[in-house]
Amino acid sequence: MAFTLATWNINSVRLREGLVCKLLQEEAPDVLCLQECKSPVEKIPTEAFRDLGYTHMVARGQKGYNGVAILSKLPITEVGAHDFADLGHARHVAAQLENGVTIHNFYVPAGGDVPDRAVNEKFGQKLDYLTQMRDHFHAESPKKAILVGDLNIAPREDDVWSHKQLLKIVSHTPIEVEHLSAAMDAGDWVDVTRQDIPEGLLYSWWSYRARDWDAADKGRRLDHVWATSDIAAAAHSSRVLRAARGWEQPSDHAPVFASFDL
DNA sequence: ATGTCACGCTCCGCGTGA
Repeated sequence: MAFTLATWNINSVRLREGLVCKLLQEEAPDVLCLQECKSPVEKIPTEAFRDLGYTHMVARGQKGYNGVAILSKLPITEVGAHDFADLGHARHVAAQLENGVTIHNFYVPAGGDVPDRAVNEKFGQKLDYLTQMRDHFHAESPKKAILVGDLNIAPREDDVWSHKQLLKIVSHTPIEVEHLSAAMDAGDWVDVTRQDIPEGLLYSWWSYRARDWDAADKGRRLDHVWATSDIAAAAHSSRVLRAARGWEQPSDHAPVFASFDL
């Protein structure tokens, strides 16, 4: 069975219902994982998505912040949600396809501005969240699984516009990269995007604050697609839909795609 | 380094989070 999957931090699914529909119509992934829905589950505009063939959804939501949803043309069943670091936030949901593949959709905490847990509680929460992800995957040993989402970390030097200038900026500090790598190793996860696109600068997020995000191109690769090593070789055709960052009233993130032949 | 967004709440701006 072959399928295509996309992950997109939408920064309000209600405000950008039209952009979600545009993506579904023009790109037609079988599965779309959304983060930062900023909506209770019952207020997600599912009808428009259903009309486009996305008749299945699993989601976790809360008012105003966070929130994750998996929209699918293929039948899915929910297989749980975790509240790592006990934040009381809707940052993860998991679904299973009929072929037995599990899809984890994550929105890892951003971590605040100061990369020091002694003075910034949010940074500590981000590190703790990643540590609990690591411990969970160490205990679970996931198989036939895909993990996507806004992980709020750009791990590689070529995942940011300036490695040197971002070393002390939250999202690219060595301690965050270490924590992310530990979670990755614990679940035997493979970075599918970088398996497909091993070389060169690659971003999925550009700040709203830039005068001209496209010209400045000061991006970061915060959005990821991983797969467990047993299915990673089935992945192909990874890409970032950079054009979506230029759509009208856009999200500050662009969708990231991968396809699997299983 | 603090430029832009989106949210909820209480009002029609402000604080918070990113």
